[in-house]
Amino acid sequence: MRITRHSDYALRTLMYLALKQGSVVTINEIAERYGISRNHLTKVVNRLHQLGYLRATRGKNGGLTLASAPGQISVGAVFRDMESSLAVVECVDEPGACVLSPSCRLQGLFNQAQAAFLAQLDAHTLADLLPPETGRQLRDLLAIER
Amino acid sequence: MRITRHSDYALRTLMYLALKQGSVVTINEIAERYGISRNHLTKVVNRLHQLGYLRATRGKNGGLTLASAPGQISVGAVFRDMESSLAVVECVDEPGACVLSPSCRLQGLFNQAQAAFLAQLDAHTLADLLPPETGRQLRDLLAIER
DNA sequence: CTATAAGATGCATGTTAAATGCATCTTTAA
DNA sequence: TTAAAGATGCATTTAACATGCATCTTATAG
Repeated sequence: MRITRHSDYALRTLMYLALKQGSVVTINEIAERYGISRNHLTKVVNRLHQLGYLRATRGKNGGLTLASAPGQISVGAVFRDMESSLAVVECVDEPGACVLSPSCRLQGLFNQAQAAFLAQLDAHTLADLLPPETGRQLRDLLAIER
Repeated sequence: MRITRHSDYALRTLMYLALKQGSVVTINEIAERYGISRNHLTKVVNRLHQLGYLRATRGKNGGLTLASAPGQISVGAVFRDMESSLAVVECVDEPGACVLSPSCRLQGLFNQAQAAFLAQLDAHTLADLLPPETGRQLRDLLAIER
């Protein structure tokens, strides 16, 4: 039971931007601080841009900024947008994957469980992840001076 | 966001046994009816046996039976036992995977969401998945005569 | 007592999605 | 016009998962 790094990197990127609100941040900076692949992060950022979560400026002195206030960005929304497939089990997506499908209650149960998972994420915004004291600690960990 | 086939096969196997309570069922039969790999299923069955969910008899006329009543078998318990890793994100397992870990609230949120997921599964037993009418339909789909 | 049918087990291989790397293009400002 | 930034497409690697194969063990029928 694992989610992809897309969602993880996406949320961490948005957190980084939120921690540095007011400045423009480059992909290189984020990749370095987190110690992750620049290439992969580029794609995640790109997708976040297309989805409208952040603003990206090309060229010299370019970089990224949050497109909305942290309190307006739902963790659940980001997750749904970034996770490639939301199907917990194969049979939910692919008709014919299991003979039981037409009457299977297990599918329904998995869907219910997933809904409960998403409901928790939906109940929180970026801002909830970054209360003042936590924000200070995270800036220290990321060596962000303000 | 996907779970492994271990859990899926395990639950489907237990459902099959529950639908055929009173008879002994072979791995071959289950694999054929579901159209899945006999080898893989063998390993799943083996694990279910070790965990005490089913009884296995070797040799001629051998086979499998449920070890307890369907109402006693929790879907959540089977899931926890069969899923190889319960960590939703890498950073929950592996210390040092992310610099934020010491103060990260995202981890906590993912743990909460996972708990909500598991709570749904915990609230149901095999018996809930197989009420009488559903049982009849599933037996038809599996070509189980009684 | 032996043939056969069942589960058990370990090792090897295949498969697939995810992650990463590389090269190149586009945009923008100094 | 050059350098710094994001954008994009293709190739490659990786790792988890799934599957296959061979062999062993156990038990029962005859």
